[in-house]
Amino acid sequence: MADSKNFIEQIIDEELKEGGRVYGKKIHTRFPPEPNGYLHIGHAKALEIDFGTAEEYNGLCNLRMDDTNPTKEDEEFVEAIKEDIHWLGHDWDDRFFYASEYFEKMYEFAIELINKGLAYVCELTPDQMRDMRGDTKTPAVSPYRDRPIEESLDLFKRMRAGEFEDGKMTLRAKIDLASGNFNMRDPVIYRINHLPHHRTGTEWCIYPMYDFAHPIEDALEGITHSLCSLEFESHRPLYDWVVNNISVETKPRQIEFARLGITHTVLSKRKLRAMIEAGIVTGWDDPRMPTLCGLRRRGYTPASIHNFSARNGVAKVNSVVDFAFLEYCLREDLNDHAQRAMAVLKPVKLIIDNYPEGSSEEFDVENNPKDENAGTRKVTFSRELWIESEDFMEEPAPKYFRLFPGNEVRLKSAYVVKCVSCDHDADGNVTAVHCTYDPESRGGNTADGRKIKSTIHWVDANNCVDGEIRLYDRLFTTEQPDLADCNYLDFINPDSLEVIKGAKLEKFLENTQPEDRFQFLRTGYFCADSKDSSPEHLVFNRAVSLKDSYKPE
RNA sequence: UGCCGAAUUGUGUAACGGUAGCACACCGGUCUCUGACACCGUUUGUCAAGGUUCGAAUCCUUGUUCGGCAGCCA
Repeated sequence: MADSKNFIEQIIDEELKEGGRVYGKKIHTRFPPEPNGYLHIGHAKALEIDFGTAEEYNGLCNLRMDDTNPTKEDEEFVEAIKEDIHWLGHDWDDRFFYASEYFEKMYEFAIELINKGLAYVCELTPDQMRDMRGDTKTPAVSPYRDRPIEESLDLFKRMRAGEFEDGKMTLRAKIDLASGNFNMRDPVIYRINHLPHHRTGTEWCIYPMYDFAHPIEDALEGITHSLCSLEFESHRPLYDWVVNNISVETKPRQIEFARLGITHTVLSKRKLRAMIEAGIVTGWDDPRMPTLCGLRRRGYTPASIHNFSARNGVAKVNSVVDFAFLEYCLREDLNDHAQRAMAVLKPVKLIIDNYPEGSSEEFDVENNPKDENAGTRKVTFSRELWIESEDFMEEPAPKYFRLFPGNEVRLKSAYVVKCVSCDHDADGNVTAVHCTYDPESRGGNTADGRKIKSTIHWVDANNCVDGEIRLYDRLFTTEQPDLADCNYLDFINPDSLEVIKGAKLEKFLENTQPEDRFQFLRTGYFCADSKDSSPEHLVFNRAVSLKDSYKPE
């Protein structure tokens, strides 16, 4: 009851019972990305299901590049994909494969099918084939269907030998031209493509189609459960047809699950690429991107993504999960583990009128109240500090209980101060806030026990470092920019990035390393940018803000 | 309209013939040296109509709605 099984696990449980299909066997899955783009948060769900299910049953999961189409794939994505998966904490030991490793075997299986009278070489052009596909009431047609086996054999060998140009002919499975399932209307299983492949070079000029290749890849690797997304559901009969008609020892089972959608973003590679090309984002790893490398650069942790994926559940209805849930999972993880620091994003000077000029002192500040072992650090304090401009209002709004003339607040871990006045420039902007401090409140507690409603963060103006802060917002202004009847580019959020140059940071942050994560008190969780941050020029990305229940007016 | 699949609160899911539960979001409150975290609470749901049954989200029938397939993509 604690954690109920999803429908895939229920199926596996059944099959594992005595007499079941995989009784006594080790559960074996695979994650088969096509190396033509970067992994995104949607893949994290597939990773969770493929690797996670294997782990749960103490089984194995292979990583396999599904590289059967040389026009789309490239080696450049392979390493990035491996890195992202490792980053998430999954591993495949020595079971890393390319579908292209099986090209020779696939070819032999194709010959087997021809010999069994279950495949034939068809000379229809792509246009002709489409025209002869038929419709819901009319069966498809191929004039080459009853070609003698010997002839198909000869032609198929010559296809491989490179005698024919692209598109000239195909190898088709002989199944059912009248099937209501169009995937079964004698699907093409080999096409000619005179293009070098990123792995096999010019060795081949014919390439197997997914529907033929995938079940073979699974069968050859001893995969017991081939878990894939819903759009392959109507391909399952073909998957089964292939494994049942070729000579393989194990017959894997395909089970489909719903893809993950997420609000306020798009996940199609095409659309993500278009946003890069349009300059809306800076690249695949732009911190606003839903790619794994983008989320990583933004400050997301593997644990947060893992929890998100695991808690979304597995079903057969396509779902769109609220982005807020992903954010929740990040806060949850970082709240427990992130080092705290004080950083003033939009500074205004606070001058303590009754604090001795030129003097200074140190306070101990907790590194993480959620972690007893995190210890404390020293923070210096002097007459002039930086505070958040939002933490002062000359004329306070209702229910505002931070700094305003006459009000007391606590400076985190330091003193209680009382606001007395503020300075303005010629335009009326506040240039400095004046206050007095209560010397008896050293450390933050009042001597007379009076309650201080608000505690604000601060930075010593005489001992701090400057930094650049990048604040991010949703990429799209609407929950589902992906909906069919609209153009997603119309909903780009023009304010998805705000750059703050002159933030004032606690001194120790100057030693920050790329990808270090912090909670900046009261403003959110931040991550040192992996590309742009250096000790000379600190750059922090806000991964997610803290929740804020203060609502003006 | 051929074939396949799916419908449980705003969102995502659980309940497998026996009290419709959980998480996020929302709203309200308690607590607080982070208006965070934590804790407590309110509101909101079984697509529809029939049927079987002592009892139906669950089984049956019909209907409705939504998604997928009809690339020499995966």
